[in-house]
Amino acid sequence: MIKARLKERLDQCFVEGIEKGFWTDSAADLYSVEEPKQVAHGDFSTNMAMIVAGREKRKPRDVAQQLAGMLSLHKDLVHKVDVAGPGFVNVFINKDEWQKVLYVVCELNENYGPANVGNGKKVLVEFVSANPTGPLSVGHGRQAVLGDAVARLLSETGHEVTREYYYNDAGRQMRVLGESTRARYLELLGLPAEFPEDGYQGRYIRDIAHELVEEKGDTLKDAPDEIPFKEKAEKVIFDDINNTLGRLGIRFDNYYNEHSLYENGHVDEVVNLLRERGLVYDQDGAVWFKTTDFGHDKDRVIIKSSGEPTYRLPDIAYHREKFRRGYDWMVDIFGSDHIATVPDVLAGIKALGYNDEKVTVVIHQFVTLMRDGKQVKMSTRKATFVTVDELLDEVGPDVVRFFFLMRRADSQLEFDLDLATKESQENPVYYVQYGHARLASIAKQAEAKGVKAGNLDAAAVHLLALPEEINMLKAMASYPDLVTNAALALEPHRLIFFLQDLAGQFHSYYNKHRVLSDDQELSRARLWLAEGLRIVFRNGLTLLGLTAPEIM
RNA sequence: GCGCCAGUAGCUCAGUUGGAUAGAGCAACGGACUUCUAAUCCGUAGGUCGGGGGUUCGAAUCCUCCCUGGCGCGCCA
Repeated sequence: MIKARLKERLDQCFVEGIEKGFWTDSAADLYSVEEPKQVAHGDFSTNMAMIVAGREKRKPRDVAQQLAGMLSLHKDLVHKVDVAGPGFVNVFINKDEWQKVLYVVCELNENYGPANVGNGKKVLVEFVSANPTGPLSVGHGRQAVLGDAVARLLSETGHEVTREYYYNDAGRQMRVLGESTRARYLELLGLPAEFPEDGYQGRYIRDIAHELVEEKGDTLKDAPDEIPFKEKAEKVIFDDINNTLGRLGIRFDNYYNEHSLYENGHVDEVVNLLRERGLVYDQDGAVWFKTTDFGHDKDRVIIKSSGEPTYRLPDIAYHREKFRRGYDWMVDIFGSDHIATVPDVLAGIKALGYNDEKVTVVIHQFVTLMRDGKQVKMSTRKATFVTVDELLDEVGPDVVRFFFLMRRADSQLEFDLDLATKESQENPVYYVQYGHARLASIAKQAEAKGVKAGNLDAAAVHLLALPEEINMLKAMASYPDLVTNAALALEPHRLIFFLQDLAGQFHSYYNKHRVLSDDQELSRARLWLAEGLRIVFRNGLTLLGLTAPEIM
């Protein structure tokens, strides 16, 4: 908020400079306000002088002097202005501006957070979208948590968010699932069974078969097809997936069945529309989509010669429906193994006359699981995968969520089970949560001692003048912008890093200075600071779906 | 062979979209509990930002060419 205010003043100075004939408007909108890494460089700095100088062939430091002269007159906000380096103008903000941040935080309390940049924009966030062929594995876990955090961030910034899970219970995968279950069922009955070559070998299939035996006895042994087995397996597995998601605190608003796109004729419509536009042709008995018209290296089959569509066609139809359902922004969270589908879907959307810029695809890289210092190789078909449920059993939802959010989606995520399962101080999630718990504890301690914080007033706030205190206030001040930017960039990890940093500042402060002391006025002031910090920790943690414990 | 993503301290990773002397955690070493919670803190050490070239006032960040790893490149999803 202070940064925005400074930017306004800077804009004023820029205009003033034009009026005074210092420079022209050639640098308009090109300069920026930054937060320097070094304290000596002030609270903020601007590169305006260098931009102006570059465009008008002048000496940057001369321009900087002119700017500094004007900016330093804004004494209500600015304490000091320096010209430094190649032409930076460094700005030191009045200390009490930082102190006043505490009013805002404490007053807004749970509402202290990002701006309403969404303005009611309707956003569809699609994620997980795993077909019900098995329990959620670690890879799905990352996607589930990432998608949920993105949805939470968007929601918090004033977007109207729908969380959607897209699935297909009619394809070949599901047939194999049914056949795998049937084979296990027959085995349990002691009957000859042929397990499909590419069947699902996980233990859960046996468990489902076992349930079937208990419920139906041997009445299904002569079933004409795998359908009753498929249906049972699908139901059990979907329940299991939803249970896992529930444990992670994730709820979907909508489950979208691919099959409905056929029933409603949307798939056929898409083919017809593309055909009308001459973007589809028949060859070798198959129907092809002319993706080369969109710059791709080759055309793609959308209906096989068998008459069955490939996955691309319903995917395109599905995204068309997203547009037709009136969403302003569609966010897809995909694993990197689905990257090939993205250009095809976008081409399809464009071909149908929709603006593909309204679709943002977040591709997350894979999770590498480390156990006993070695990488665990995983495969859904074979029994060699670690489920999200197993992780949750071992470390609980907070650690799972935190670990999955610690990294940029772009980078591969190493999930160290040895570390995550260790309930020790090495776990960064405890570090942050402990900060909150300590703050809560201070409040309780104050109450027990009869120390009253009283009203938050100027007298109290001015006592918060230590560099550590000002720095924490600065961090608190930057929280709303940070969350806003994290939301718009779809990057929850920024908030994780913010919280870790703030926790570091606070723990350090805690060890050096006492909140509650013999000095009543100072205690009062610091109690308010503690309250502000607690609010920011709590808001940040809950925004990411993490708990903010009072006691640890 | 082609496309996407990555390569930053011993390890795992940030780096505000081009800013000033590149940061954190873990691991290592040495310290701090009669005090609001030691799940904490303080100190030390650690770097050719994969490599070469280019763009400009200025590059970890942008363009280009190589190297390495991951994921794809199907009438599988």
